[in-house]
Amino acid sequence: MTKILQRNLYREVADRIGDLIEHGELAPGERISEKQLCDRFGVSRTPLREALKVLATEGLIELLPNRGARVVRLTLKNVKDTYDLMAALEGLSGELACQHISDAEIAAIRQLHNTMLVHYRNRDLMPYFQVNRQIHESILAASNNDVLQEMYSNLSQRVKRVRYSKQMTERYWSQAVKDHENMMAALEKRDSQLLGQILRDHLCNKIEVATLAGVIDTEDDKSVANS
Amino acid sequence: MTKILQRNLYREVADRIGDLIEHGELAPGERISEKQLCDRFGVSRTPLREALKVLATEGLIELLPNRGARVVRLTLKNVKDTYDLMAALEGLSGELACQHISDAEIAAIRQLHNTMLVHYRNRDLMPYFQVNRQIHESILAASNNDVLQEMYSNLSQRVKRVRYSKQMTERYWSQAVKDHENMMAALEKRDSQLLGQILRDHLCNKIEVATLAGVIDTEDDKSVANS
DNA sequence: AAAAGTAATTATGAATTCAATATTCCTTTG
DNA sequence: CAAAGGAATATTGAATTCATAATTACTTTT
Repeated sequence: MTKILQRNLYREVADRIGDLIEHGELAPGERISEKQLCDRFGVSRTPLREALKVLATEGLIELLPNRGARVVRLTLKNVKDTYDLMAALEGLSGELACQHISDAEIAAIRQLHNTMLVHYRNRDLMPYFQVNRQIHESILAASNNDVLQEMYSNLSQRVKRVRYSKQMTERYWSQAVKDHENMMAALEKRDSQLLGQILRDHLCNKIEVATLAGVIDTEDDKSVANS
Repeated sequence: MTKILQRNLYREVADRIGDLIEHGELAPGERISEKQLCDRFGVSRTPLREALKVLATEGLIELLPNRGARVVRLTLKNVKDTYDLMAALEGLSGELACQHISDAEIAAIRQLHNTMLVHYRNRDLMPYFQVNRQIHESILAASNNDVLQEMYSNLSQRVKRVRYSKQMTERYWSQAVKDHENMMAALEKRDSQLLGQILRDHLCNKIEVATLAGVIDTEDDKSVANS
């Protein structure tokens, strides 16, 4: 375990704890022990506690007065709510992108799109998802709206640990690719309204929610055995 | 000045500092002195610094390594970006509200709407804005999406200190009222798509941005004399 | 033996202390 | 007199210490 010795310690610690949560080393509902994390990162309680406060406002953990912190348990509703929001933000990013994007940026996205199609034809799931993500990120960047990007990235962070890409059925996959064909067309026409609509309806998110339905606990607030 | 002696001290302090920023007692770009605020609130630096970290992640202040914190200077672009985002969120809140709202809730909003019309006919600007806000908040609540409400409230907080309602021209005002008529109709038909569209396009926000064009500084990052 | 109450331990909340960085003010030099 | 350098001061970053609340373990009682 590499000790931390960087400045802006609290932010570094927060990111590291975020990673632990994302990778499941800190389980949902698990009690977070300050002392344990202090030892692990080699920092004192002051920056660690600052990190906990920040993570709480970012929605990754929750603070229980006088009883420490624990990892937020994602409920199905919570994830659904978050994805609805992300879809709306993607829609906005599409609208704005059409208004700001340069020919060169469109060309770059077209490149990514073509690459993605190759991965689709080869049924290479992971590369497909990676390029897919790059496309959405490019559109988000082209929106030229910093606040939007910040919010999206926060929401994305919250649900990262339950994002699955495995159980993609052939039917959903082909539909997603069709969506992307329409997206490219709308983008190249710079049809703001249309691209916004497509992205809002893009079923990518809905697939994931459907997939998750079986995975996440429906309970809201039961406490759980800790480490 | 009432001293603070409550539990969850950092959150209380953060709220209080937020109030100071909102009311302009801490000016945009102004350097925030830890010691000064500690004395003012009667707390030690530990909870105060936790509060600063939280306010930074909430976007109200920015942290400069080894150089303390200062109040975020809102640029016109920043406010525009935020309002674009808020419009998208309002649109989503409308869509979702149509899917979840009860007859009783619709009736309550209709009540508010009628009250608002009275204030409009009497040209009572402040009461008009207050009821107007209540209507939008009711729709947001009816969306039944906690994450959405949290995000919206954060964005709202960020731009609160520059929200003006004064320079409302007759022409814009009548248009806003027409928008609200259409909103009520869409809501009572539970026409999700339509209400979403209306709310996204509702020019309320755009008016405010236009109004602000002259008020906010265009400079991005110049430092400013401190207290 | 089970439950309740109490002491001991542990963890959290907040203040203080120590260290490092930045700022201010004064001196010195061209 | 202006500019540069350096000491003194003030401010921030982080660790430690102190206080208080919660948890655990143990004892006592029924």
